[in-house]
This record gives sequence, C-alpha cells and structure tokens, in this order.
Amino acid sequence: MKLEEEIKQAKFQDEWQKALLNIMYTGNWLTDNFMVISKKYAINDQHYNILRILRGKYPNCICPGEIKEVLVNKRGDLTRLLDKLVKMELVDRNINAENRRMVDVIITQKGLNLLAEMDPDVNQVENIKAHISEEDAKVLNDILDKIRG
Amino acid sequence: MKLEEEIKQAKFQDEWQKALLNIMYTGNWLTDNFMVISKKYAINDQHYNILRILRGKYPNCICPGEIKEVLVNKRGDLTRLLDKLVKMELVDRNINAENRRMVDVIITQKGLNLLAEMDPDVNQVENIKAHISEEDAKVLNDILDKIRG
DNA sequence: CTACAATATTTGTAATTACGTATTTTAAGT
DNA sequence: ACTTAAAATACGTAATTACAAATATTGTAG
Repeated sequence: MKLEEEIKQAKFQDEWQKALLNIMYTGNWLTDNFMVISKKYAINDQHYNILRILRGKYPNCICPGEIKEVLVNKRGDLTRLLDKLVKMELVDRNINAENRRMVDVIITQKGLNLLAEMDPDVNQVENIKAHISEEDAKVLNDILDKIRG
Repeated sequence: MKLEEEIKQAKFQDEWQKALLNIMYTGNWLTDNFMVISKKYAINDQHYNILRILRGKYPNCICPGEIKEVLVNKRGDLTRLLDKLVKMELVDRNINAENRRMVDVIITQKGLNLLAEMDPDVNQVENIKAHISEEDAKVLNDILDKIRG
C-alpha cells in the first residue's frame, strides 16, 4: 500500500522526503509485527531481539556491552531487559572469570525452545519473499546502506 | 556503511533477511537523529512529529484521533503527549463546538516559531540528497510500499 | 605499590509508555 | 423520549525507559 494512503498525506515535498518517512514508517510497522508476536510469549520485541542474538552466538556467551552494540533497536535498559530474561530462565548470566567487570550471558535450553516455538510465527512476518524479489532486496539494501553514509 | 559492519554480523541468511533488519535498523537510526535534535529543544521525536503534522494543517485544526492515524510512530499516549505540548504553549487544545466528544488541536505561534528554529537542524538530518539520487529514492519508495503489501 | 583514569555494568529516580477502564457525548433503534 | 450502542478522549496504574550517578574491576603511569 502506498505511503500516501497509510499516513493520509496527499503528496510529499519530494521523493527524498517521502523516502525518509517511508523508512521510519515501514521500520515501525515491522517492529510492531514483532511486538505482537513477542507479546504472545510474554516477552517484547527487545527481549526477542536479544534472544536471537544469543542464539546466533550459542553455545558461546556474549557480554551485555556486545549485545547492546548489535541490537537493532537501542531503546531500553539492557540490565533490566536481561533481568527479566534471567527471571524467566531464558538466559543465564554469570560474572566473567577472566575479567570480573564483565558478565557472560548465554541462552538456556528453555530459551532455545522458546525461540523454536516462535519461529513459525516469525517466519510469517519475515516472509517478504512473497512481496519483493531477491534483486529488489539487494537494491534496497544498497540504497539503505548508502543513506546511512 | 554496510549493515554487516554496523551490527557486526558476518553474513545474513539471505538478502531478504538482511533487508528486514536493514529497514528496522535504518528507521531507528533516523529516529535517533530526530530524538537528538528534539532533545535540544526540550521535546522528543513524537512531540516533533505531532508539531509537524499540526504545521501541515495550519491554520486549520485537527483532532487527536486524526493525529494518531497519521503519526509515523504510534508509540506513546497521545493525551499525555499533547498535555506536554499544551503546557509548553506550543499547541492549543479546545473542545470542538459541533461535536463535543472531539478536541480541536492547533499549533500556536510559539509552536510555529519553535519549528522554524528547528528547521535548519532537521534539514541537516533530512539531507539524504547528498547520499542517494532521486531515482534511488523512488525505487526505495516502491520497494518499501511493496513490502507492506 | 599507589593513585588515577578507563571500562563494564548496575542502580536510583524521574519521565514516559502500555493497557485496560472510565467518562462524556453523539447516534440509532424502539 | 428512552435505552442502548458507538465514538472520542482521558485517566489510573503498572511496566518500561532514559538519564545520571554509583559501584566494581582492571589497566597504567609514576
């Protein structure tokens, strides 16, 4: 659906202006989708993002600082986000033996199971293959990378 | 800068997967830029978005429901977001005479002045003309519109 | 070895946001 | 006119987030 209809604006200043709004709007739209899915499993989109990062590292661990760097969305307080995941037993958190300032975070089996359970729902959202070609995706990636300079 | 470097992921499943992350990442990146600018003027990006919508309507007013529909980001409690703008005297809020359920919101001169003051900063952020061509922007818009289906 | 700066994370507190519920007003049906 | 439903917004409360400051540990210069 054209952005003009979504945010009910007859026309934009120019294509660049529209592109900026379109990126933010579509980004929020995707995030909202992840929020809806995550909520079904008693977590939010940030928790989900963290679990995905941890699964990517598994069976290795990773410290909060690295997680923060890699998060798609930096909103939220990492310590408290992890607090909740620990409380739900989805991740383990231990002080690093070599450098006691650091904390090792690792996803638990329960966390892996949860992600596995969520995968079908997520695939549904991530199934943009139905809408754009691989070539389109590649073009999109190039343009977005260029925008961020 | 390539997304791979930004979020330190060696490679992605496929171009589609990367595109999804890229949209959300770039959207957040843009939003963060607006947040930084807004903060300099004691408001946040949502407040700024609302003020822009109101300027677009000026000298007409618009009700909260319509504002909500048009907002790029639906996060936040519109009543309280407006509370703050009213308190800062950047907008006026009055019960609609014809339909007393509705509320007329209009930007004040002070609000218009603030936006005018912010414009140079915002133009800086919005200056993606330096990075992508009009044709690129058009292609990007088409692809994003397709993704949302 | 000691003092000082740097790093990684946590915590306190205030502000913001989410979410369900309440309030007020209009519309519609009988 | 009266009752009920719908619409638009506001509000109470709990959860989340932002921001600054605190804590703990390591690295380093003298």
